[in-house]
Amino acid sequence: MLMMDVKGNSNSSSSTTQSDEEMMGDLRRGPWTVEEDFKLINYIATHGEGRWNSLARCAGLKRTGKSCRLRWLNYLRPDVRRGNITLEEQLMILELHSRWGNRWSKIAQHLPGRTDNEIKNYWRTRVQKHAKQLKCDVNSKQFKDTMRYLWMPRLVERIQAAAAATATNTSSTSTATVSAPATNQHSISNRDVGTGNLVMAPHGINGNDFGVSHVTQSYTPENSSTAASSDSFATQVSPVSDLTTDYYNIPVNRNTNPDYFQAGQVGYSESMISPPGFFNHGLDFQAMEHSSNQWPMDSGDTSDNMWNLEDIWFLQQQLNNL
DNA sequence: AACAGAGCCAACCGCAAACAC
DNA sequence: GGTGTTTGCGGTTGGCTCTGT
Repeated sequence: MLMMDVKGNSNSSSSTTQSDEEMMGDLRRGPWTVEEDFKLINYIATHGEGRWNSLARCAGLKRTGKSCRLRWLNYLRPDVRRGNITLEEQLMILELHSRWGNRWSKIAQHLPGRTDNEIKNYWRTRVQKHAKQLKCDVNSKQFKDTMRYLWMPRLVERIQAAAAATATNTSSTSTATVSAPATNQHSISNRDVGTGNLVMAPHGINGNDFGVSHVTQSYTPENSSTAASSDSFATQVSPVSDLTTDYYNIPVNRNTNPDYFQAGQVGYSESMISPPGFFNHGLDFQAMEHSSNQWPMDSGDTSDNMWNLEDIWFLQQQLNNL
């Protein structure tokens, strides 16, 4: 589906700088059209990115430089990765957020193809939702502990389970079916599936329309993380990852530099062990979660079904006891 | 079928740091 | 060093889609 209408295009932005308005005159705002995307992509392909205000003017776009930059970085860039946040990415986000807080751009640097905006949205919509369900503040120690000692280990388990399932499946087949997200309203088919090269045509213009429901591609480790349509493996897990190993055996990252964190290099073995008495009020959480029959591994769920109502009730009791 | 509410995400806003002159 | 401009970041919002009634 293409969103061709542009609303509220003549209001000058209060945050737009004076120079912006002087340069731009009648500015467009709101959703980008296919034509605008096309102009921006082609201009950057020819002249490169940067100098966004002059870029916007020279490309014939009635947009602010900021708007062009944002559109490029968050949407049109060839290496932008779209679709569901994978389990590994969720784990990475939780871990990095626990280190750095709302430093979205910094977190995004460790998640190739993901934008700060996307991670921020993920955090606000998914993680904060869980905090709300637990009736605690997302920045509270209780919630942070819950993430660290319950949510993250659970993610690790799911990753391990999915990796084991993948290993079993790939021993008999090497083809994966990829579902594109239904909400990919207006995307640009900006990569050639075979080559990964930039394709200079907005989504819906050329024939490689990956916004449609299903794409089947040959699945190899080489293309698993970069191909345009690899973005939405439902509950996908990359075939090769340090996280697929037993996390209790992963060497602990002892580097004290808070900035030290390499993608795929995670040491959870100590950080995820519950402090004494944290969840030992006579309940076996692991037994409970296994008996509650959640986490359908191939249901397309990512995090929303992480906890069922019993889990939430239980967690609330635990939090109240702290 | 129609409506309401929730969820989601692209885009905007305001600010500050970095940069250019 | 001062000033204006550009860039980048994090917070917020508006509107579309989905889901339940």
